[in-house]
Amino acid sequence: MDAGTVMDALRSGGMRVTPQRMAIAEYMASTISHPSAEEVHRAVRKRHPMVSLSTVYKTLEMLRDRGLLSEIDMGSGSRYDGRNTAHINLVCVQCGRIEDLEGDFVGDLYRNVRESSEYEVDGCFDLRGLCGRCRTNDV
Amino acid sequence: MDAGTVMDALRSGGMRVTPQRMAIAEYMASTISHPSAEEVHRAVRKRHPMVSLSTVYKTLEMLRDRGLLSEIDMGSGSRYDGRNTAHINLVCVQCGRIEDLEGDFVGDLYRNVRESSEYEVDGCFDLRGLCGRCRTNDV
DNA sequence: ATCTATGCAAACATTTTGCAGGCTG
DNA sequence: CAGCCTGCAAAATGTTTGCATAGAT
Repeated sequence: MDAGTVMDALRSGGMRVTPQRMAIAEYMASTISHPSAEEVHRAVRKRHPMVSLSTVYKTLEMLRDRGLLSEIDMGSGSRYDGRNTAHINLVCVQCGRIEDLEGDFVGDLYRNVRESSEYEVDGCFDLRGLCGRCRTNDV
Repeated sequence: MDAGTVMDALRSGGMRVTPQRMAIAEYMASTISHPSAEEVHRAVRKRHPMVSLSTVYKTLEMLRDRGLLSEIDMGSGSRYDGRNTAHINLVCVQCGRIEDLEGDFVGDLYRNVRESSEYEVDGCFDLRGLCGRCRTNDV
């Protein structure tokens, strides 16, 4: 995800480009983590104190609806993913960590899903389980 | 998902078998839909009026933690899936419908994920998109 | 100048929690 | 008959909404 590209996409979609939106897009482009709305808010506020949580929610929703990022629904609360390449999100049900998984098979996966259903799929696959760390420390 | 099997699993795990738990397990075994906690509560109450929503939540969580069902996180609220075979949940972001997708490739998918990550994955894949109906009526 | 986007606070929906009492094993 | 499970109500959480104002085009 590139912040400039996002802004261009907004402009050409008739949306307004505001400092708040730029700040949020820049942050989402800069991180490889999968932050919650609250985390986005905290991070963005460091440089731009005048951004409200409400605006963070509205902006993230807007970016998601335009396909510029995807939303990962956790047990409670969502996490946001600025990546736009096909991948799988491995969600640890214990510690909440989210890890990206790529591989040749992921592209095939999307193809298979499109061929065998009526759905127009986008975003990324979510799969829950136990991460390596929790698996070791725990069981 | 078979209610008897679930009860056996509980017993052998040191959990108590109560009428409430049986009712919930029976309902989850009987439906092919992906109900919310509220829907489970409503359905179970028809035959067993003495089941509280709180208990439904606690029981569904417990069954999920023991791998007897899986939880699908939607934008707001979760949905529960009594199936325990490998499959993909196609979630329509517009109408909320959830459709199961099976196919030869799904088994390979789990294998690929296990081989290329440290995660111990269970449950099912979630993938969001637009279902055929919403795609037609809408765009 | 227009009209969208913002920020605040209150509303909202869903889920979780604390506790007294009931029931399973 | 010990202690887990239940039901109730209240709290907590995360998200959305309404509205007046600021600000982008």
